[in-house]
Order: sequence, then C-alpha cells, then structure tokens
Amino acid sequence: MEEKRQGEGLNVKKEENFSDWFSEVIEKAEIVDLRLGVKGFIVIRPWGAQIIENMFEHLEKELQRKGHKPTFMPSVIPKENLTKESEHIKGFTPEVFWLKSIGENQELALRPTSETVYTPMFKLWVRSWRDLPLKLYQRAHVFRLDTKATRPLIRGREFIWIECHDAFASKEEAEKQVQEDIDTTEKVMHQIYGVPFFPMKRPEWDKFAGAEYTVGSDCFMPDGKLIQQPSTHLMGQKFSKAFNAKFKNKEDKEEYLWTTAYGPAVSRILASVIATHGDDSGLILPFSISPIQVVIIPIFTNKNKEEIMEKTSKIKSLLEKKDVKVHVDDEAEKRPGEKYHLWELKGIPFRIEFGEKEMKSDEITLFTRDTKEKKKIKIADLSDIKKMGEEFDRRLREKADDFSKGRILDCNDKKEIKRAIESGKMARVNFCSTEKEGIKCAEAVETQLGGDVRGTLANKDEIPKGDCIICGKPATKVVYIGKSY
RNA sequence: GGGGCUGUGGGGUAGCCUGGUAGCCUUAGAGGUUUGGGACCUCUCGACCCCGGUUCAAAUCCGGGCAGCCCCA
Repeated sequence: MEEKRQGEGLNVKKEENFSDWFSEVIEKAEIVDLRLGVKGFIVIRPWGAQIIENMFEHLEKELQRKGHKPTFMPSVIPKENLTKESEHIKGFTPEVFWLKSIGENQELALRPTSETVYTPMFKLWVRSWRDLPLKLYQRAHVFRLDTKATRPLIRGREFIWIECHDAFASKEEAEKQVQEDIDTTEKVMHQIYGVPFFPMKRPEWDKFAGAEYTVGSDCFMPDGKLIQQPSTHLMGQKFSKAFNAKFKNKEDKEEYLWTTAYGPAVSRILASVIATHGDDSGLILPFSISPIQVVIIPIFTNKNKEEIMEKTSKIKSLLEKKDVKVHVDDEAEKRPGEKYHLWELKGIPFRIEFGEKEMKSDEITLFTRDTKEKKKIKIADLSDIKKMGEEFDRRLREKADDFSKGRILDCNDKKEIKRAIESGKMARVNFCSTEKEGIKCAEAVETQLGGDVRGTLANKDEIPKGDCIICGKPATKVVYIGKSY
C-alpha cells in the first residue's frame, strides 16, 4: 500500500513539485482531458464541468443579488466594433482570433472580451438617467491568442468566465461598482471557494486595455507564484465616447455613460481551488461546490448485502432531506479500499462507510477528507451534516488564509526583494510611482530582480515612508512585487 | 520573446546510440471467485504524433511541422 502503482493514484507530492502535481491531479481526478491536442484549448470533463457549474451558481446568485441581470451576447464581434476604442484594440490586437473567409464583407473576431458589444447596446437601451444603473452579465467563453506558454486551466487560449458590464450616470457610482466587484470576489471566491486574494490596483502600464484603472485579485499558488483572479475595471467614459453612448441626466443634459467591467474567470478560479486545497491524495473540494458532498460506501458480503443496502438507502434519503448531494457507490466489482482512494482523489468532503459493524451499533463511520480523520457517529447526528460542511469549508479557508498572510514581506533593499521573490513571497516596498514615470523602475524590477510590480492595495491606503527602492526618489506608493503566472 | 527536454496501445514505460519479429506493467472488455484501505485466476482487444527525405528495409537516421513540459525574459 505504501508503494503507489502506476496509472492509478498520484505519483508526485504537492510540496515537492507543485507543477507536476497539478498536471497529474487535474487529469487523474478527471477534471480535464488534455489529449485533444490543440494548443491552449482543453476538454473539461463531467467532474470538472459539474464543479464549474456549481461555482457559477454561487457567483451568479451573488451578482443577481447585487442587481445584475443575465444576458447572452454573440461570440463574434464585428471588426468595426472591436477597433472603435483605440487603446482597447491596441492592447488586444495581438491576441485576437480573426475569422477569415466567411464569404461576407463583415470581418469578425472571436470575442476576447465584450465591451465592444455591450457598449453599443447600452447606447440603444439607455436614454435617460432613469434607465441607470444598468448592470448586465453573461456566462461566456472568450478567446485570446496568448503568445506565452499555455497551462491547462491556468492560462488558456479559450477560457470560461462571467463578464459583467455595467453603466452608470456618474463616475462616483462607477467607482462604487468597482468596490462592489471586489466585495463580490470576497464573498464568493474567498468566503465560498476558500481562495484568499489581494485586491491590487494595477500600475498605469499594466491596466486593462481601454480602462482608466484596473483592480486585479492576486492569489498565491502553492509554489509562491501569483495568479491573477477576477479583475474589475473602471472604463470611465472611454468606451461610451468611442460608441457615442449617451444619456440625458437629471438636468436634462446629454452626458456619456460611465461604465465598468468585472471578469471572474471561473475555469481559472477552479485552478486556484484545486491548487489551494488539494493534497497528496488528490483534490479537496469545498463542501459548497462539490458535486457530491457525501459519498456512501456500503460494505457487504453476499449474506448481508440486502440488509446493508436497505439501510444505506435510508441514510441516503435522510441526507437528501437535508438537501445534501449524496452518492452511493455500490459497484460490486470494486473493493472498499479502491473506492476510498478514488473518492479521495476526486475530493469529496465526507465519506460514510457502512457495514456489518455499523449496522449493529446504529452508527456510521465518517471520514473527513481534509483532516483524514475517521470516526464513528450516530446516524441521528447526520442531521448536522450541513453544519459540518460549513465547518469543513471554514477549515479550508482558514488554512489558505494562513498560507497567504504569511507571504508578505516588508523589504528595504533589492537584495531583500530578490530573496523574498525567490522564496515564493511577495515583497512590500516603497516605490516612486505607479503612473507612467514609474515604468523604468518597474522594468528594473523585472530585469534585475525577476519579479513584477503587481500594484498597490485597492482596499487600503498605504502611505510610504522613505524613498523608492529602485531609483531613490521620494516614494509616492507602497507597491507589492512578486512572481506571477 | 529566448533556451532546453520530450512524444511508442486508454495510462506508465523498454527498444532508438549501433536501421531488420515492437517487449513489460497497468487499464479496458468477457467469464468466474470475491468485498472493512488500491483482490485473484483464465481469456481477449489495443500503440511507434504528423508530413517529407535517405535506404532493399525507418519507432530508430536526417529535415520540417504539430503538441506537451521545464527554465529564463
């Protein structure tokens, strides 16, 4: 049992080689299949798709609670739309998939993002301040011809996300929306999926193409590299001006719309969920998003099979009454041990073992995936299963929080920064500027220290005391530097 | 963007240097015995990434492509 057999369990330890561990776990747990062989495009299998589906549900519920309404927009964008906002097209041009030879005059792009579809619709739908705010979203696949190396779920040429596009009557309201988007990331990605993040206001040179400013969510991966999760953008009036999208304000004057965009990439967040919580036995899925929350393994012989199965299905319906997703693994060909390994690999939070012993004492054996603790409890105590699920998720979240919090280091010189980055941490430093004039220092950070200036904290005003760690001029910002995916 | 490594049944691999019968483990399918931490027996299916070149002969050598992984920027 100590020796793992090939082709079955995981052969790589997460601590020793995160990258290999990740590749192995997503295939063996049947999240994805990488064998189609198109660069940057992956097949997501039922287990992965069901998790993603559950993630969408939480996210959409929160968005709708905050006044967003669903839409579905075309997957293609006419060239004239995409090229209307000059900075936007400049930023996205190298990444656009163009559809050629469609036999018509209109040139089309596969959408890399949909500002240039929503804004012209805002123009049609919004006439007065009474139509505002207008908060819309869609579930969508988007396409970006990434020139860098692709990684399954982490960086693909196609990914699955929700994009919110909102229009407001004033800059203040739009900026409030950016804060609300950060709150949505907190409520859903952190509180529900258990993935902590740092909301970073990106430097001027690193904002979304066409935005006034961008706030990205930086999350630590187990190897200490940062991955950008949901980002929210204040577009200001850039797109509304490009598309001439105006409204009549309360003073009966025409004004351009103020717009924002928010894009949680669910397929990529799944990468963080897997990476953050998983262990050497495989996935550990939060109770809130696991497609199966409790798996029941009946253990029987030919003699007692009927009795055991009958009791098992009673336990099942008891749990289902509590609105819990249960699966009974009664496959006769597999022995219990094999089932344990399989469902641990798939990340199921709780496992119930039920056999002869439990039958006698009216108990069940409960295995908890994250702690790997096995204990006997009374069947009646299963009515607390939801609470146990909440505690399960809290444990995952707190463990992730501890990992994340301990990775910020105040640094006072280049050496310290380099050491911080190399040990998988994020350096907090004084910096001259995150406006255009700071770009030279940012480039120096990249070439000399091997890190990126990720930006300033968006939910906290940090005042620098001292000089820029690179050029020595008086610092105006406290920035964070780390390695990123 | 630069560099390196790799591609053999579904998965993991041997063979490649030195050209000549593709071997092993596992999975899958059938049958049987089994079921408290990856069961056993019997039988069966299944592969040289693609295109071109060299050669009597290519998994093997050469060129190009595609795909995957790693490191650096």
